[in-house]
Amino acid sequence: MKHTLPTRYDHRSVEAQKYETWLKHDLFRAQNTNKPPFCIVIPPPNVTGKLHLGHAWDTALQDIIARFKRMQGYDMLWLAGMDHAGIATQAKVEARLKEEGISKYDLGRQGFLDKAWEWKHTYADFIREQWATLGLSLDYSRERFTLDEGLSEAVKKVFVDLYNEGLIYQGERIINWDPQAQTALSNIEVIHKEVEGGMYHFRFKVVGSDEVLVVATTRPETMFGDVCVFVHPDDPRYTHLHGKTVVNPASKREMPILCDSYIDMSFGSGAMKCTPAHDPNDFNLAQTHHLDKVLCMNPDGTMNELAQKYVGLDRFDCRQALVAQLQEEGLVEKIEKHIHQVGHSERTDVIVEPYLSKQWFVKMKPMAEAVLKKQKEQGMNFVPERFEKTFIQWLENIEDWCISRQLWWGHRIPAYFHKESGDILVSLTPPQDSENYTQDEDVLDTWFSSALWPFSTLGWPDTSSSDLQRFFPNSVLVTGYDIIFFWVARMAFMSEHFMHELPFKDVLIHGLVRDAQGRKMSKSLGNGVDPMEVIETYGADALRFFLTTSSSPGQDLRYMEEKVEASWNFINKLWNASRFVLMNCPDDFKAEEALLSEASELDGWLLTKLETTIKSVTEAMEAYDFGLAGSTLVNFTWNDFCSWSIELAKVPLNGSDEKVKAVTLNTLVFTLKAILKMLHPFMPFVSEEIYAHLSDEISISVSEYPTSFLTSHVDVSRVDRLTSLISALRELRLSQNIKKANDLSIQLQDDQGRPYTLSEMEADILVKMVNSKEGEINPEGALTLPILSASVIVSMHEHMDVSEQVAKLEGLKAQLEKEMARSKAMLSNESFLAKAQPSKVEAEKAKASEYERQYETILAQLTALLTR
RNA sequence: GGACGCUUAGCUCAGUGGGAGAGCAUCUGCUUGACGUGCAGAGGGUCAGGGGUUCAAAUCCCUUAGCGUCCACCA
Repeated sequence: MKHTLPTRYDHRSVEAQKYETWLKHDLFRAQNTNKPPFCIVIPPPNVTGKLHLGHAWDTALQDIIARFKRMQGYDMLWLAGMDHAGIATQAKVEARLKEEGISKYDLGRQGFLDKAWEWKHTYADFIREQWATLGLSLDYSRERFTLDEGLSEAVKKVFVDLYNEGLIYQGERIINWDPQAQTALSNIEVIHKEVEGGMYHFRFKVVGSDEVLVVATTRPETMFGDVCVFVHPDDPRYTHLHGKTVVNPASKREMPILCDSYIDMSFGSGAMKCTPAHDPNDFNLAQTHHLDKVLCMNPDGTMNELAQKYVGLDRFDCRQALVAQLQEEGLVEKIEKHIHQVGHSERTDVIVEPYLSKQWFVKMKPMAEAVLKKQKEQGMNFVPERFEKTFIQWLENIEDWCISRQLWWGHRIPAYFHKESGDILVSLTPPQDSENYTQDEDVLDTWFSSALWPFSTLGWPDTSSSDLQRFFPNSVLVTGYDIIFFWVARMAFMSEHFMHELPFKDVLIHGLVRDAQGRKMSKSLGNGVDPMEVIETYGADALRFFLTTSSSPGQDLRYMEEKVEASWNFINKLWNASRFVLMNCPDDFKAEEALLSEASELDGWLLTKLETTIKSVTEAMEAYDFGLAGSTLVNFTWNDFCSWSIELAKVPLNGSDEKVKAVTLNTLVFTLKAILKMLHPFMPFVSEEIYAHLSDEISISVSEYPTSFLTSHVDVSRVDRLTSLISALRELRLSQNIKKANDLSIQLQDDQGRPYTLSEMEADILVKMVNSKEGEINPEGALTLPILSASVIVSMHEHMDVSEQVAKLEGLKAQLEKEMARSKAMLSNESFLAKAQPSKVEAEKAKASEYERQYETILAQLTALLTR
């Protein structure tokens, strides 16, 4: 199997064609075999555009889990899918139409939907291409779309069932209205931003007296919708005004002064104007006091006829004009700067108008309570744990969910109104006498269908679906903390309600990708990074490795190109190590596990480290701690495997003993294969490429994940001593400026001061790596240095710079003194000896004696040098 | 107003009860037959401040400060 790789890792050629091959061999399809099931459903990306770095991160994490579990022997289902993304997609399609000078009304509902589907197909293809470029092991045979036929049936059934159970209702309420998109929004689609506005204090003349009542507001234009002024019943300032009326300075209409203990006497003037149709609190007051609720705006955010001469004017233009008018009329007491939180639409970013409107709602309290109860009993395991709190607190304070949207792109609400009686019929199918009914024009919030994703994608409402039985609850959900409310919580209550189980065993939460300065990536800042461009430069493997190993769970991640480059460098290192191993494999070489039993000390040393690495990597992978798994793998590969074992192995590999050669090579190949397998979930392409040279298996992705293999303890102390010796001699050469050409003569003593002799192999290694060998010591210039559980005596000839060496030893001495002091303090502490774990005490004693030994050596050497 | 996170080497971040770590950057030496995208070394930190618990605290608790995020209807 003699192969040579190109000297430089070329991600482009390595990553080409592999994905197609994987798909051709159908490696990613869950098979429903007797293997244990493991299931992840992808958080469906919106069909609005290209995937960004956040998607790359989220999906790379899932792919790591999927590939890991597949290799561990699970029947892995990673279900592909996409979201129709109601408002977002409709806005994009509308914007494109606008460029062509077409309005959606020109096309009509069906014509517009045709355009939207065209859009969907284009972007779905685009997304699939990007998934392929990222190397994601998705099961496309089960790919779903939130608006496909099956999922639409699920949505309808959920709506009808919840309606019949009284958990969905239609109501006239203050909702968040987006005047640009002209649709209602749910509470969490409103982004509160700090805005500097004004607190306007207006004079309301009291009728029948020359008194004025000062009332403050932040939204003067809503005065056209005012119906009264409220004061606190116990407010002594206003007792004499009870029952009187005031003149609304905007509309000039008379309104009563009413009392309610809701009013905060200490806020502002203690008098509050009431606009029931434009403020939720005012609406509640109006309910209890049976007041009219009048809208003073149109759905597009312009003023209606109630605003009199301002009719048709935009709400904010009206505000400005009205304030100017009232200033002229002397009705403005004062205007203060006021910083407050103002709601903006998540999608259009316009200021949301609290607006009285008839909408559909989901009654949340009972469903949320059921989830909270279940979460307490047998909850989903949040990783990191703290996000469970976020989840719980939101559910504990939940309000009813406004689910109707005044859009066309989405699931149309299955409610039919009788044309004459107005009776409502909610049904899976249109009524028989459909000519007498009109269907509700609105569609459902896009999150309504996403909320069903963990079971609707598996075949629900067909409860006999084998996928549903096998893969629900899903094993793990991977998503960002930003959509815990939007999505995780909603999936939880829908699953609990319809499946009687919470949807996931584990919920892995990650952070957000930020730019190198720590800012959120956004279109307006123009600091977004296109994952496809990164892949072009560094390859998908390097990007994936960077994304998945550069942060700890739940923390945000800064995108830093240097780090992607570092990942690339690591892959190049792996590539070249593999190249070395392959170059040494003879044509007929076949790795044999049996040879491991004949492993040399050098082999045993590496295999012991490999064993430990397999254990800790597996543990980290199972805990979803990919940063730890990654750094463990880099350490082992770069330091233990490349820097030590390969360098050490060059001696036996260049030797004449064919048997030793074969065993050494076997160890290297065995280790390399294990490394590749452990790296495969992170870097599927390059691991596949290299593995193909080492194995006849169809793909590394269907190979077995490495497990514990050492059957007996291996004594690694000689190799540890050897590496310590090599390091000490390297350092000596550098600090003493001794060229490699000048050989060094050494002698060794063990930690008892007895002579210690190197084996033939060790001696050869020492010559090759540091040009040193055991031999006569020049008593005039001998230097004794401590190494790990031994000492080396070096014959120094004329090369030694005494003052340099003294300084070096003084430094070492100081360090050891510090450690010895610490150690001594601990060991002479009765409490420590009595209370600390016995193993800690033993470890400390061992350290103390090694320190002491090294200290003695240094002290003796220093004395010798100084008296020379 | 609540809740959460962060503060560790010049930069970006790990670590989380018993010897301060990595990558990048810096400095020194090296064309060693896998790799100069590399190799071998080195320097660099009162682990934000204060208090407490403990035999022992960068690590646990309290507190202060700074930065950040989320939630929240005060006109």
